[in-house]
Amino acid sequence: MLKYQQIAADIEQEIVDKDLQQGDKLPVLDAFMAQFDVSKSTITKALDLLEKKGIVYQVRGSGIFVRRHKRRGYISLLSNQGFKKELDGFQITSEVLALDIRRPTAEAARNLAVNPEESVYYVKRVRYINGQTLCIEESYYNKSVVSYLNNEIVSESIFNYISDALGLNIGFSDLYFNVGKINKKEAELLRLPDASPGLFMEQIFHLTNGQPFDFSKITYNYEQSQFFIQANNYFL
Amino acid sequence: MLKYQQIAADIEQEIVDKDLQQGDKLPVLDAFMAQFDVSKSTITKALDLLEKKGIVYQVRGSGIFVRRHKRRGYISLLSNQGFKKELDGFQITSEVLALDIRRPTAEAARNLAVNPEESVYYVKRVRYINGQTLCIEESYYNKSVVSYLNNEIVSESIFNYISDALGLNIGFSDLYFNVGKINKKEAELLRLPDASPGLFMEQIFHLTNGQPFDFSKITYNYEQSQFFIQANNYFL
DNA sequence: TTATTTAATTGTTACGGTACAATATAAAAT
DNA sequence: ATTTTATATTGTACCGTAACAATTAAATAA
Repeated sequence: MLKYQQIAADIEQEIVDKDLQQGDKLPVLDAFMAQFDVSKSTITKALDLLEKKGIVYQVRGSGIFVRRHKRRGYISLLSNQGFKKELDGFQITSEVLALDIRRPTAEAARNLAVNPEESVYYVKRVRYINGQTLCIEESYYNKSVVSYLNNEIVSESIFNYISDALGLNIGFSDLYFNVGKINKKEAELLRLPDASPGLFMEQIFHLTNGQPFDFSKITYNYEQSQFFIQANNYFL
Repeated sequence: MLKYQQIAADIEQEIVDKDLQQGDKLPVLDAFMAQFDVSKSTITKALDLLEKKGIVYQVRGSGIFVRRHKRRGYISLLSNQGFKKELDGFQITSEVLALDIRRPTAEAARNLAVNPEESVYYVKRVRYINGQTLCIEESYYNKSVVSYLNNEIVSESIFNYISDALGLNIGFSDLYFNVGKINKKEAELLRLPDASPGLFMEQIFHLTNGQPFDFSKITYNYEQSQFFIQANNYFL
Protein backbone atom coordinates (compact mmCIF):
# COMPACT_ATOMS: atom_id res chain seq x y z
CA MET A 1 0.00 0.00 0.00
CA LEU A 2 1.24 3.44 -0.90
CA LYS A 3 2.14 6.02 1.70
CA TYR A 4 -0.68 8.44 1.01
CA GLN A 5 -3.23 5.63 0.94
CA GLN A 6 -2.00 4.25 4.23
CA ILE A 7 -2.11 7.69 5.81
CA ALA A 8 -5.64 8.25 4.51
CA ALA A 9 -6.69 4.90 5.92
CA ASP A 10 -5.10 5.73 9.28
CA ILE A 11 -6.83 9.08 9.49
CA GLU A 12 -10.15 7.57 8.51
CA GLN A 13 -9.74 4.88 11.15
CA GLU A 14 -8.96 7.52 13.75
CA ILE A 15 -12.18 9.36 12.89
CA VAL A 16 -14.10 6.15 13.50
CA ASP A 17 -12.21 5.23 16.66
CA LYS A 18 -12.64 8.64 18.24
CA ASP A 19 -16.23 8.80 16.97
CA LEU A 20 -15.67 12.25 15.51
CA GLN A 21 -18.80 13.98 14.24
CA GLN A 22 -19.66 16.36 11.44
CA GLY A 23 -17.72 19.59 11.83
CA ASP A 24 -15.17 18.23 14.28
CA LYS A 25 -11.70 19.54 13.59
CA LEU A 26 -8.79 17.29 12.74
CA PRO A 27 -5.13 18.11 13.44
CA VAL A 28 -3.56 20.66 11.10
CA LEU A 29 -1.36 19.77 8.14
CA ASP A 30 1.88 20.45 9.98
CA ALA A 31 0.81 18.12 12.77
CA PHE A 32 0.08 15.34 10.27
CA MET A 33 3.46 15.97 8.60
CA ALA A 34 5.16 15.44 11.93
CA GLN A 35 2.97 12.51 12.94
CA PHE A 36 3.58 10.52 9.74
CA ASP A 37 7.00 11.99 8.97
CA VAL A 38 6.29 12.72 5.31
CA SER A 39 6.27 15.83 3.18
CA LYS A 40 3.39 18.27 2.99
CA SER A 41 2.35 17.14 -0.47
CA THR A 42 1.92 13.55 0.67
CA ILE A 43 -0.39 14.63 3.48
CA THR A 44 -2.27 16.82 1.04
CA LYS A 45 -2.68 13.85 -1.29
CA ALA A 46 -4.03 11.70 1.53
CA LEU A 47 -6.51 14.39 2.53
CA ASP A 48 -7.59 14.93 -1.07
CA LEU A 49 -8.39 11.23 -1.22
CA LEU A 50 -10.47 11.49 1.93
CA GLU A 51 -12.18 14.52 0.47
CA LYS A 52 -13.07 12.62 -2.72
CA LYS A 53 -14.46 9.84 -0.56
CA GLY A 54 -16.59 12.38 1.30
CA ILE A 55 -14.93 11.78 4.65
CA VAL A 56 -13.52 15.26 5.27
CA TYR A 57 -13.56 18.77 3.87
CA GLN A 58 -10.75 21.29 3.98
CA VAL A 59 -11.04 25.02 4.57
CA ARG A 60 -8.08 27.21 3.80
CA GLY A 61 -7.00 29.32 6.74
CA SER A 62 -9.16 27.30 9.06
CA GLY A 63 -8.49 23.59 9.08
CA ILE A 64 -9.62 20.10 8.16
CA PHE A 65 -13.06 18.95 9.28
CA VAL A 66 -15.12 15.78 9.41
CA ARG A 67 -17.96 15.55 6.92
CA ARG A 68 -21.38 14.09 7.67
CA HIS A 69 -21.69 10.33 7.85
CA LYS A 70 -24.56 8.83 5.92
CA ARG A 71 -27.73 7.91 7.73
CA ARG A 72 -28.04 4.25 8.68
CA GLY A 73 -29.64 1.83 6.25
CA TYR A 74 -28.94 3.89 3.13
CA ILE A 75 -27.13 2.37 0.17
CA SER A 76 -24.25 4.54 -1.00
CA LEU A 77 -24.28 4.77 -4.78
CA LEU A 78 -20.71 6.01 -5.00
CA SER A 79 -18.90 3.21 -3.20
CA ASN A 80 -18.90 1.32 -6.46
CA GLN A 81 -18.14 -2.10 -5.02
CA GLY A 82 -21.35 -3.82 -6.04
CA PHE A 83 -23.22 -5.36 -3.18
CA LYS A 84 -21.46 -6.48 -0.08
CA LYS A 85 -22.63 -9.17 2.27
CA GLU A 86 -23.68 -6.64 4.80
CA LEU A 87 -25.17 -3.17 4.99
CA ASP A 88 -25.06 -1.38 8.32
CA GLY A 89 -25.37 -4.71 10.07
CA PHE A 90 -28.12 -6.09 7.84
CA GLN A 91 -27.28 -9.32 6.07
CA ILE A 92 -27.56 -9.28 2.28
CA THR A 93 -28.11 -12.64 0.59
CA SER A 94 -28.77 -13.54 -3.01
CA GLU A 95 -30.50 -16.26 -4.97
CA VAL A 96 -29.20 -17.09 -8.44
CA LEU A 97 -32.04 -17.57 -10.93
CA ALA A 98 -29.92 -17.97 -14.04
CA LEU A 99 -26.27 -18.28 -14.97
CA ASP A 100 -25.30 -19.01 -18.55
CA ILE A 101 -23.38 -17.85 -21.60
CA ARG A 102 -25.45 -16.23 -24.32
CA ARG A 103 -25.63 -13.59 -27.01
CA PRO A 104 -25.97 -10.14 -25.44
CA THR A 105 -28.99 -7.98 -26.14
CA ALA A 106 -28.24 -5.09 -28.46
CA GLU A 107 -28.35 -2.83 -25.43
CA ALA A 108 -25.90 -4.99 -23.47
CA ALA A 109 -23.53 -5.30 -26.41
CA ARG A 110 -23.49 -1.53 -26.83
CA ASN A 111 -22.81 -0.84 -23.18
CA LEU A 112 -20.13 -3.51 -22.91
CA ALA A 113 -18.59 -2.40 -26.21
CA VAL A 114 -18.55 -5.96 -27.54
CA ASN A 115 -19.61 -7.42 -30.86
CA PRO A 116 -23.29 -8.51 -30.67
CA GLU A 117 -22.19 -11.90 -32.07
CA GLU A 118 -19.75 -12.40 -29.23
CA SER A 119 -21.36 -14.26 -26.34
CA VAL A 120 -21.21 -13.01 -22.76
CA TYR A 121 -22.00 -14.26 -19.29
CA TYR A 122 -25.55 -13.64 -18.17
CA VAL A 123 -26.55 -13.75 -14.51
CA LYS A 124 -29.97 -13.14 -13.02
CA ARG A 125 -30.27 -12.78 -9.27
CA VAL A 126 -32.69 -11.76 -6.57
CA ARG A 127 -31.15 -10.13 -3.54
CA TYR A 128 -32.60 -10.10 -0.08
CA ILE A 129 -31.97 -7.84 2.87
CA ASN A 130 -33.17 -8.46 6.36
CA GLY A 131 -35.51 -11.20 5.10
CA GLN A 132 -37.13 -8.88 2.52
CA THR A 133 -36.66 -8.76 -1.23
CA LEU A 134 -34.26 -5.96 -2.15
CA CYS A 135 -33.89 -6.16 -5.91
CA ILE A 136 -33.82 -8.17 -9.11
CA GLU A 137 -30.56 -7.96 -10.98
CA GLU A 138 -29.69 -8.96 -14.53
CA SER A 139 -25.98 -8.71 -15.32
CA TYR A 140 -23.94 -9.16 -18.46
CA TYR A 141 -20.21 -9.75 -18.13
CA ASN A 142 -17.67 -9.29 -20.86
CA LYS A 143 -16.08 -12.73 -21.31
CA SER A 144 -12.75 -11.31 -22.43
CA VAL A 145 -12.46 -9.84 -18.94
CA VAL A 146 -14.40 -12.30 -16.79
CA SER A 147 -13.47 -15.53 -18.56
CA TYR A 148 -15.02 -17.91 -16.04
CA LEU A 149 -17.92 -17.80 -13.61
CA ASN A 150 -19.71 -20.42 -11.58
CA ASN A 151 -22.57 -20.57 -9.14
CA GLU A 152 -20.35 -20.19 -6.12
CA ILE A 153 -18.59 -17.07 -7.36
CA VAL A 154 -21.86 -15.52 -8.45
CA SER A 155 -23.63 -16.08 -5.15
CA GLU A 156 -20.65 -14.57 -3.34
CA SER A 157 -19.23 -11.24 -4.49
CA ILE A 158 -18.24 -11.14 -8.15
CA PHE A 159 -16.37 -7.95 -7.44
CA ASN A 160 -14.13 -9.60 -4.89
CA TYR A 161 -13.48 -12.38 -7.41
CA ILE A 162 -12.50 -9.86 -10.08
CA SER A 163 -10.23 -7.95 -7.72
CA ASP A 164 -8.64 -10.80 -5.80
CA ALA A 165 -8.67 -13.86 -8.04
CA LEU A 166 -8.31 -12.16 -11.40
CA GLY A 167 -6.13 -9.32 -10.11
CA LEU A 168 -8.09 -6.68 -12.01
CA ASN A 169 -8.82 -3.19 -10.80
CA ILE A 170 -12.27 -1.69 -10.91
CA GLY A 171 -12.01 1.94 -11.92
CA PHE A 172 -15.31 3.72 -12.40
CA SER A 173 -18.93 3.25 -13.29
CA ASP A 174 -21.77 5.10 -14.98
CA LEU A 175 -25.19 4.84 -13.43
CA TYR A 176 -28.58 5.71 -14.87
CA PHE A 177 -31.92 5.35 -13.17
CA ASN A 178 -35.55 6.23 -13.34
CA VAL A 179 -38.76 5.43 -11.53
CA GLY A 180 -41.79 3.56 -12.82
CA LYS A 181 -44.24 0.76 -12.19
CA ILE A 182 -43.01 -2.82 -12.00
CA ASN A 183 -44.58 -5.46 -14.23
CA LYS A 184 -46.24 -8.73 -13.26
CA LYS A 185 -43.06 -10.82 -13.39
CA GLU A 186 -41.07 -8.35 -11.35
CA ALA A 187 -43.90 -8.05 -8.86
CA GLU A 188 -43.88 -11.79 -8.35
CA LEU A 189 -40.14 -11.97 -7.74
CA LEU A 190 -40.17 -8.97 -5.42
CA ARG A 191 -43.30 -10.27 -3.66
CA LEU A 192 -45.13 -7.01 -4.26
CA PRO A 193 -48.48 -6.14 -5.83
CA ASP A 194 -48.46 -5.72 -9.59
CA ALA A 195 -47.76 -2.15 -10.77
CA SER A 196 -46.07 -1.19 -7.52
CA PRO A 197 -43.52 1.61 -7.75
CA GLY A 198 -40.02 0.52 -8.68
CA LEU A 199 -36.61 2.02 -9.18
CA PHE A 200 -34.96 0.93 -12.43
CA MET A 201 -31.23 1.25 -12.57
CA GLU A 202 -28.62 0.57 -15.21
CA GLN A 203 -24.98 0.50 -14.26
CA ILE A 204 -21.89 0.02 -16.39
CA PHE A 205 -18.69 -0.88 -14.56
CA HIS A 206 -15.26 -0.27 -16.02
CA LEU A 207 -11.75 -1.40 -15.18
CA THR A 208 -9.13 1.26 -14.44
CA ASN A 209 -8.03 1.00 -18.08
CA GLY A 210 -11.51 2.07 -19.18
CA GLN A 211 -12.75 -1.29 -20.39
CA PRO A 212 -16.40 -1.97 -19.52
CA PHE A 213 -16.89 -5.44 -18.09
CA ASP A 214 -20.26 -5.43 -16.33
CA PHE A 215 -23.60 -4.11 -17.56
CA SER A 216 -26.32 -4.58 -14.96
CA LYS A 217 -30.03 -3.79 -14.93
CA ILE A 218 -31.48 -3.68 -11.45
CA THR A 219 -35.09 -3.32 -10.33
CA TYR A 220 -35.39 -2.28 -6.69
CA ASN A 221 -38.16 -3.02 -4.25
CA TYR A 222 -39.33 0.49 -3.45
CA GLU A 223 -40.04 -0.43 0.16
CA GLN A 224 -36.41 -1.36 0.81
CA SER A 225 -34.61 1.19 -1.33
CA GLN A 226 -32.94 4.10 0.34
CA PHE A 227 -29.98 5.66 -1.37
CA PHE A 228 -27.24 8.09 -0.51
CA ILE A 229 -24.95 10.26 -2.61
CA GLN A 230 -22.32 12.80 -1.70
CA ALA A 231 -21.68 15.47 -4.30
CA ASN A 232 -18.79 17.89 -4.54
CA ASN A 233 -18.79 21.14 -6.37
CA TYR A 234 -16.03 21.06 -8.96
CA PHE A 235 -16.89 24.14 -10.91
CA LEU A 236 -14.65 25.73 -13.45
CA MET B 1 -9.20 31.89 -12.53
CA LEU B 2 -6.32 29.69 -11.49
CA LYS B 3 -3.95 28.11 -13.98
CA TYR B 4 -5.01 24.53 -13.46
CA GLN B 5 -8.69 25.45 -13.65
CA GLN B 6 -8.17 27.36 -16.86
CA ILE B 7 -6.23 24.47 -18.36
CA ALA B 8 -8.96 22.02 -17.32
CA ALA B 9 -11.59 24.27 -18.89
CA ASP B 10 -9.54 24.54 -22.09
CA ILE B 11 -9.10 20.78 -22.35
CA GLU B 12 -12.77 20.18 -21.67
CA GLN B 13 -13.71 22.71 -24.34
CA GLU B 14 -11.41 21.00 -26.80
CA ILE B 15 -13.13 17.67 -26.14
CA VAL B 16 -16.45 19.28 -26.97
CA ASP B 17 -15.16 21.18 -30.00
CA LYS B 18 -13.51 18.13 -31.53
CA ASP B 19 -16.49 15.98 -30.54
CA LEU B 20 -14.22 13.38 -28.95
CA GLN B 21 -15.94 10.18 -27.89
CA GLN B 22 -15.56 7.65 -25.11
CA GLY B 23 -12.13 6.05 -25.26
CA ASP B 24 -10.58 8.67 -27.54
CA LYS B 25 -7.03 9.49 -26.56
CA LEU B 26 -5.91 12.96 -25.54
CA PRO B 27 -2.38 14.30 -25.94
CA VAL B 28 0.17 13.00 -23.43
CA LEU B 29 1.27 14.88 -20.32
CA ASP B 30 4.47 16.16 -21.91
CA ALA B 31 2.51 17.57 -24.82
CA PHE B 32 0.17 19.42 -22.45
CA MET B 33 3.18 20.73 -20.51
CA ALA B 34 4.55 22.20 -23.71
CA GLN B 35 1.19 23.45 -24.96
CA PHE B 36 0.36 25.36 -21.78
CA ASP B 37 3.95 26.03 -20.70
CA VAL B 38 3.45 24.92 -17.11
CA SER B 39 5.00 22.29 -14.88
CA LYS B 40 3.96 18.67 -14.84
CA SER B 41 2.20 18.98 -11.50
CA THR B 42 -0.07 21.74 -12.79
CA ILE B 43 -1.15 19.61 -15.74
CA THR B 44 -1.70 16.69 -13.39
CA LYS B 45 -3.84 18.86 -11.19
CA ALA B 46 -5.95 19.98 -14.14
CA LEU B 47 -6.42 16.39 -15.27
CA ASP B 48 -7.29 15.25 -11.75
CA LEU B 49 -10.00 17.88 -11.74
CA LEU B 50 -11.35 16.60 -15.05
CA GLU B 51 -11.20 13.08 -13.64
CA LYS B 52 -13.23 14.09 -10.58
CA LYS B 53 -15.75 15.69 -12.90
CA GLY B 54 -16.01 12.45 -14.84
CA ILE B 55 -14.69 13.94 -18.09
CA VAL B 56 -11.55 11.83 -18.51
CA TYR B 57 -9.75 8.85 -17.03
CA GLN B 58 -6.02 8.32 -16.87
CA VAL B 59 -4.15 5.08 -17.40
CA ARG B 60 -0.55 4.86 -16.34
CA GLY B 61 1.73 3.78 -19.13
CA SER B 62 -1.00 4.31 -21.66
CA GLY B 63 -2.50 7.77 -21.74
CA ILE B 64 -5.41 10.02 -20.99
CA PHE B 65 -8.83 9.11 -22.39
CA VAL B 66 -12.26 10.61 -22.75
CA ARG B 67 -14.92 9.17 -20.49
CA ARG B 68 -18.50 8.50 -21.54
CA HIS B 69 -20.83 11.46 -21.82
CA LYS B 70 -24.17 11.07 -20.13
CA ARG B 71 -27.17 10.14 -22.20
CA ARG B 72 -29.35 13.05 -23.26
CA GLY B 73 -32.20 14.11 -21.00
CA TYR B 74 -30.76 12.72 -17.80
CA ILE B 75 -30.30 14.91 -14.76
CA SER B 76 -26.81 14.66 -13.32
CA LEU B 77 -26.98 14.37 -9.54
CA LEU B 78 -23.35 15.30 -9.02
CA SER B 79 -23.26 18.66 -10.76
CA ASN B 80 -24.53 20.20 -7.56
CA GLN B 81 -25.66 23.49 -9.00
CA GLY B 82 -29.34 23.14 -8.26
CA PHE B 83 -31.53 23.45 -11.32
CA LYS B 84 -30.45 25.41 -14.29
CA LYS B 85 -32.73 27.06 -16.77
CA GLU B 86 -32.02 24.42 -19.32
CA LEU B 87 -31.33 20.72 -19.54
CA ASP B 88 -30.02 19.37 -22.82
CA GLY B 89 -31.98 22.00 -24.66
CA PHE B 90 -35.19 21.61 -22.68
CA GLN B 91 -36.39 24.71 -20.92
CA ILE B 92 -36.89 24.42 -17.16
CA THR B 93 -39.33 26.89 -15.60
CA SER B 94 -40.65 27.19 -12.09
CA GLU B 95 -43.75 28.47 -10.33
CA VAL B 96 -43.39 29.81 -6.80
CA LEU B 97 -46.22 28.59 -4.53
CA ALA B 98 -44.89 30.02 -1.28
CA LEU B 99 -42.11 32.29 -0.09
CA ASP B 100 -41.98 33.33 3.55
CA ILE B 101 -40.00 33.38 6.76
CA ARG B 102 -41.03 30.81 9.36
CA ARG B 103 -39.92 28.44 12.07
CA PRO B 104 -38.18 25.42 10.57
CA THR B 105 -39.55 21.95 11.10
CA ALA B 106 -37.51 19.88 13.54
CA GLU B 107 -36.11 18.01 10.55
CA ALA B 108 -35.13 21.20 8.73
CA ALA B 109 -33.55 22.71 11.85
CA ARG B 110 -31.48 19.58 12.37
CA ASN B 111 -30.26 19.46 8.79
CA LEU B 112 -29.48 23.17 8.67
CA ALA B 113 -27.83 23.02 12.09
CA VAL B 114 -29.89 25.98 13.33
CA ASN B 115 -31.82 26.54 16.52
CA PRO B 116 -35.48 25.43 16.04
CA GLU B 117 -36.55 28.81 17.42
CA GLU B 118 -34.57 30.66 14.78
CA SER B 119 -36.70 31.37 11.73
CA VAL B 120 -35.61 30.50 8.20
CA TYR B 121 -36.68 31.19 4.64
CA TYR B 122 -39.20 28.73 3.27
CA VAL B 123 -39.82 28.33 -0.45
CA LYS B 124 -42.20 25.99 -2.20
CA ARG B 125 -41.98 25.60 -5.93
CA VAL B 126 -43.22 23.48 -8.79
CA ARG B 127 -40.80 23.03 -11.65
CA TYR B 128 -41.72 22.28 -15.23
CA ILE B 129 -39.75 20.83 -18.06
CA ASN B 130 -40.82 20.75 -21.65
CA GLY B 131 -44.37 21.71 -20.62
CA GLN B 132 -44.63 18.83 -18.12
CA THR B 133 -44.45 18.91 -14.34
CA LEU B 134 -40.99 17.87 -13.18
CA CYS B 135 -41.06 18.14 -9.40
CA ILE B 136 -42.37 19.80 -6.26
CA GLU B 137 -39.69 21.39 -4.15
CA GLU B 138 -39.78 22.64 -0.56
CA SER B 139 -36.63 24.45 0.51
CA TYR B 140 -35.43 25.88 3.79
CA TYR B 141 -32.62 28.44 3.73
CA ASN B 142 -30.47 29.41 6.67
CA LYS B 143 -31.08 33.14 7.15
CA SER B 144 -27.63 33.75 8.56
CA VAL B 145 -26.30 32.75 5.12
CA VAL B 146 -29.10 33.80 2.78
CA SER B 147 -30.24 36.95 4.54
CA TYR B 148 -32.64 38.16 1.87
CA LEU B 149 -34.81 36.51 -0.79
CA ASN B 150 -37.59 37.76 -3.01
CA ASN B 151 -39.86 36.37 -5.68
CA GLU B 152 -37.57 37.32 -8.50
CA ILE B 153 -34.49 35.66 -7.05
CA VAL B 154 -36.43 32.54 -6.19
CA SER B 155 -37.94 32.08 -9.63
CA GLU B 156 -34.50 32.53 -11.16
CA SER B 157 -31.57 30.52 -9.83
CA ILE B 158 -30.97 30.90 -6.10
CA PHE B 159 -27.59 29.30 -6.59
CA ASN B 160 -26.46 31.97 -9.00
CA TYR B 161 -27.64 34.59 -6.50
CA ILE B 162 -25.65 32.97 -3.71
CA SER B 163 -22.53 32.69 -5.83
CA ASP B 164 -22.64 35.98 -7.68
CA ALA B 165 -24.53 38.48 -5.53
CA LEU B 166 -23.54 37.17 -2.10
CA GLY B 167 -20.07 36.02 -3.16
CA LEU B 168 -20.39 32.72 -1.35
CA ASN B 169 -18.97 29.42 -2.53
CA ILE B 170 -21.02 26.26 -2.66
CA GLY B 171 -18.88 23.35 -1.54
CA PHE B 172 -20.68 20.04 -1.28
CA SER B 173 -24.01 18.41 -0.69
CA ASP B 174 -25.49 15.27 0.83
CA LEU B 175 -28.34 13.64 -1.00
CA TYR B 176 -30.79 11.00 0.20
CA PHE B 177 -33.64 9.50 -1.77
CA ASN B 178 -36.19 6.74 -1.85
CA VAL B 179 -39.16 5.67 -3.90
CA GLY B 180 -42.81 5.54 -2.89
CA LYS B 181 -46.33 6.55 -3.80
CA ILE B 182 -47.29 10.20 -3.97
CA ASN B 183 -50.22 11.50 -1.94
CA LYS B 184 -53.32 13.33 -3.12
CA LYS B 185 -51.84 16.82 -2.77
CA GLU B 186 -48.65 15.91 -4.58
CA ALA B 187 -50.65 14.16 -7.29
CA GLU B 188 -52.66 17.29 -7.89
CA LEU B 189 -49.62 19.52 -8.21
CA LEU B 190 -47.81 17.06 -10.45
CA ARG B 191 -50.98 16.45 -12.49
CA LEU B 192 -50.74 12.71 -11.95
CA PRO B 193 -53.17 10.11 -10.62
CA ASP B 194 -53.20 9.69 -6.86
CA ALA B 195 -50.76 7.05 -5.54
CA SER B 196 -48.56 7.27 -8.63
CA PRO B 197 -44.92 6.32 -8.14
CA GLY B 198 -42.68 9.13 -6.95
CA LEU B 199 -39.06 9.77 -6.16
CA PHE B 200 -38.55 11.51 -2.83
CA MET B 201 -35.27 13.30 -2.40
CA GLU B 202 -33.69 15.26 0.42
CA GLN B 203 -30.63 17.34 -0.25
CA ILE B 204 -28.51 19.41 2.10
CA PHE B 205 -26.19 21.97 0.50
CA HIS B 206 -23.12 23.32 2.25
CA LEU B 207 -20.76 26.22 1.65
CA THR B 208 -17.08 25.46 1.18
CA ASN B 209 -16.57 26.21 4.87
CA GLY B 210 -18.95 23.37 5.74
CA GLN B 211 -21.92 25.46 6.77
CA PRO B 212 -25.26 24.02 5.61
CA PHE B 213 -27.48 26.68 4.05
CA ASP B 214 -30.15 24.84 2.04
CA PHE B 215 -32.28 21.88 3.03
CA SER B 216 -34.59 20.81 0.23
CA LYS B 217 -37.25 18.12 -0.07
CA ILE B 218 -38.13 17.29 -3.65
CA THR B 219 -40.83 15.04 -5.04
CA TYR B 220 -40.23 14.08 -8.66
CA ASN B 221 -42.77 13.23 -11.33
CA TYR B 222 -41.75 9.66 -12.14
CA GLU B 223 -42.55 10.14 -15.81
CA GLN B 224 -40.01 12.93 -16.20
CA SER B 225 -37.28 11.75 -13.87
CA GLN B 226 -34.17 10.27 -15.33
CA PHE B 227 -30.98 10.55 -13.37
CA PHE B 228 -27.30 10.07 -13.95
CA ILE B 229 -24.36 9.48 -11.63
CA GLN B 230 -20.70 8.83 -12.28
CA ALA B 231 -18.88 6.90 -9.58
CA ASN B 232 -15.17 6.50 -9.06
CA ASN B 233 -13.50 3.76 -7.16
CA TYR B 234 -11.44 5.29 -4.38
CA PHE B 235 -10.62 2.20 -2.42
CA LEU B 236 -8.11 2.03 0.33
C1' DT C 1 4.23 -17.63 -36.64
C1' DT C 2 4.22 -17.37 -31.76
C1' DA C 3 6.03 -16.60 -27.49
C1' DT C 4 9.40 -14.26 -24.62
C1' DT C 5 12.42 -10.69 -23.39
C1' DT C 6 13.99 -5.96 -23.66
C1' DA C 7 13.43 -1.18 -24.23
C1' DA C 8 10.68 2.99 -24.69
C1' DT C 9 6.59 5.42 -23.38
C1' DT C 10 3.64 7.44 -20.09
C1' DG C 11 1.24 8.47 -15.93
C1' DT C 12 2.09 8.29 -10.52
C1' DT C 13 4.41 8.82 -6.14
C1' DA C 14 7.08 11.45 -3.20
C1' DC C 15 10.29 14.84 -2.08
C1' DG C 16 11.62 19.80 -1.39
C1' DG C 17 10.79 24.67 -1.71
C1' DT C 18 8.47 29.51 -2.32
C1' DA C 19 4.74 32.37 -2.54
C1' DC C 20 0.07 33.18 -1.72
C1' DA C 21 -4.99 33.52 -0.22
C1' DA C 22 -8.51 32.80 3.13
C1' DT C 23 -9.48 32.61 7.81
C1' DA C 24 -8.96 33.38 12.71
C1' DT C 25 -7.02 35.82 16.41
C1' DA C 26 -5.07 39.67 18.77
C1' DA C 27 -4.30 44.47 19.09
C1' DA C 28 -5.61 49.05 18.36
C1' DA C 29 -8.78 52.66 17.39
C1' DT C 30 -13.29 54.60 17.55
C1' DA D 1 -18.82 47.74 23.49
C1' DT D 2 -17.96 47.83 18.64
C1' DT D 3 -15.46 48.33 14.65
C1' DT D 4 -11.14 48.48 12.32
C1' DT D 5 -6.42 47.11 11.56
C1' DA D 6 -2.48 44.29 12.00
C1' DT D 7 -0.54 39.64 12.79
C1' DA D 8 -0.45 34.76 12.99
C1' DT D 9 -2.43 30.53 11.39
C1' DT D 10 -3.51 27.30 7.89
C1' DG D 11 -4.50 25.25 3.56
C1' DT D 12 -3.58 25.93 -1.78
C1' DA D 13 -1.01 26.85 -6.09
C1' DC D 14 2.90 26.23 -8.67
C1' DC D 15 7.52 25.20 -9.55
C1' DG D 16 11.30 21.65 -10.15
C1' DT D 17 13.50 17.03 -9.50
C1' DA D 18 14.07 12.07 -9.03
C1' DA D 19 12.58 7.58 -8.93
C1' DC D 20 9.01 4.42 -10.00
C1' DA D 21 5.24 1.28 -12.00
C1' DA D 22 2.11 -0.04 -15.63
C1' DT D 23 1.58 -0.32 -20.33
C1' DT D 24 2.95 -0.56 -25.11
C1' DA D 25 6.09 -1.39 -28.78
C1' DA D 26 10.21 -3.34 -30.52
C1' DA D 27 13.61 -6.81 -30.64
C1' DT D 28 14.88 -11.40 -29.93
C1' DA D 29 14.29 -16.29 -29.26
C1' DA D 30 11.77 -20.48 -29.77
